[in-house]
Amino acid sequence: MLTKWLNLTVSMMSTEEKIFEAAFKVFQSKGFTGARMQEIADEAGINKAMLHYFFRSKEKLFEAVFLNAFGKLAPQVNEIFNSEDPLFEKIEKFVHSYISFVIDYPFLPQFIIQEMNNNPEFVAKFLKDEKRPNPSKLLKQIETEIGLGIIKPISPKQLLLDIFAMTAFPFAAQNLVKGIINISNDEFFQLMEERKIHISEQIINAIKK
Amino acid sequence: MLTKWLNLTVSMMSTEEKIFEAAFKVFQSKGFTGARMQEIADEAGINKAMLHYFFRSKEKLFEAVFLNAFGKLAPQVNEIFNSEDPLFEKIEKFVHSYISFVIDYPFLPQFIIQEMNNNPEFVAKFLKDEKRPNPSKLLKQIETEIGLGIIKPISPKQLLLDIFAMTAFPFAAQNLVKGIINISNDEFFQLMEERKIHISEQIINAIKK
DNA sequence: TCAATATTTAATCAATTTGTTAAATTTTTA
DNA sequence: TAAAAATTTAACAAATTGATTAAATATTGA
Repeated sequence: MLTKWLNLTVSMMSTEEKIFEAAFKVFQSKGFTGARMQEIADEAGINKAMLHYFFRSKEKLFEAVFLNAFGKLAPQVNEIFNSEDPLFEKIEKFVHSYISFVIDYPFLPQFIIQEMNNNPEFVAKFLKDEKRPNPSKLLKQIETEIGLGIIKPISPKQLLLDIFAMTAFPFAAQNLVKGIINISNDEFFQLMEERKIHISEQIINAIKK
Repeated sequence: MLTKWLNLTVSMMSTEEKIFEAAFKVFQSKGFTGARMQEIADEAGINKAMLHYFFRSKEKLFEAVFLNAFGKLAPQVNEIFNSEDPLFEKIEKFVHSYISFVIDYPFLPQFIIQEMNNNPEFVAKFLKDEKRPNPSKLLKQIETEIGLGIIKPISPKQLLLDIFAMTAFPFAAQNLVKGIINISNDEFFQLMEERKIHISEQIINAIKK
């Protein structure tokens, strides 16, 4: 987004950009059904009619925001998953890159998961997209490395789930986590920083021979 | 709930029970803002006015459903966390019990996490409840077992997060998971069955000395 | 410049949705 | 049994909310 590049202030953004960023913010915290067009307009500091002028409808605006959000994550996941690196290195790179990214967009995981569950018709739409996360190469690699005796026999899908779960869950369940283990926002992000190393260690310890 | 005890059919449930179960169902799949009072009434097979007759408002109805949902999970988590079992046994019991339970209520984790994020004011309300998940004893136990040389040095909070993440994430992100690793609903539940053993193995392998 | 085009606003519409009410029906109980 | 209480219904009120419109203002290009 242009504003990220040039660090522009709100006043220099185009109205369309202001709407988009406001919508991103509101949709993330309220979800599609919870979000209000008026709140997005207020957040953007413009008249509500502008939302429809630029994006036609709430659905269209949401779609733009959601696909953009998902499009931020998927490519870098794929780049790592489809590289020629050995498995352990891929795990380290994925965890590090995912957590670094999501620390900047802390509500993105929950947003994606939530809308994925509430609007299942949406799922189909971009699972066809070639940018979608595609773990098939990684799954084969896991089998190969088992065959080579590098790692213990293990279900590749379970391992993939482990990796996603360990990295994404704390962000997705952010408020629950903070409440249950009783930590502040700062402590949470400190914990997530540490987690970049922790997760790789845990998983590699568990599967290495 | 009475219907669980006696396995009664819908027609034998009291109206209040019918409403409650219908609300549980609709709130889970649509979330608070997405749920419609009319849809709950239809699902329960009663007149919409009954919802207000028994529960006054959508908020009250939701609160009843949400606290009940959370109340299903928390006590058994606490029972395991606060027992006198050694750590490895606790991990095995927790994972097994949590997954078994959640297989019967597959949308409960996503529901709780979602409403926790969307209605933060709700969080406070039952984090005071003595029934809330309280991991303090478990956290101390982890430190103790590290001191005794049973497990490797590790951050207790990270380990706790690992356990929650590995068990809860696949359910919370159900539709995303199914889409990305490309499996059917049946295959998903098969995978979750296998996961009861897999998770304990992974975690224990990672931390045992 | 000035006409054409794009942007913006305020007011309002139309549909949806939560909530109410008064009357009818059923159930309870004295 | 019959009065009292609880339950249920249909109709409607009130509020919310996504969307439209027509007019005003600003911008652009010939």
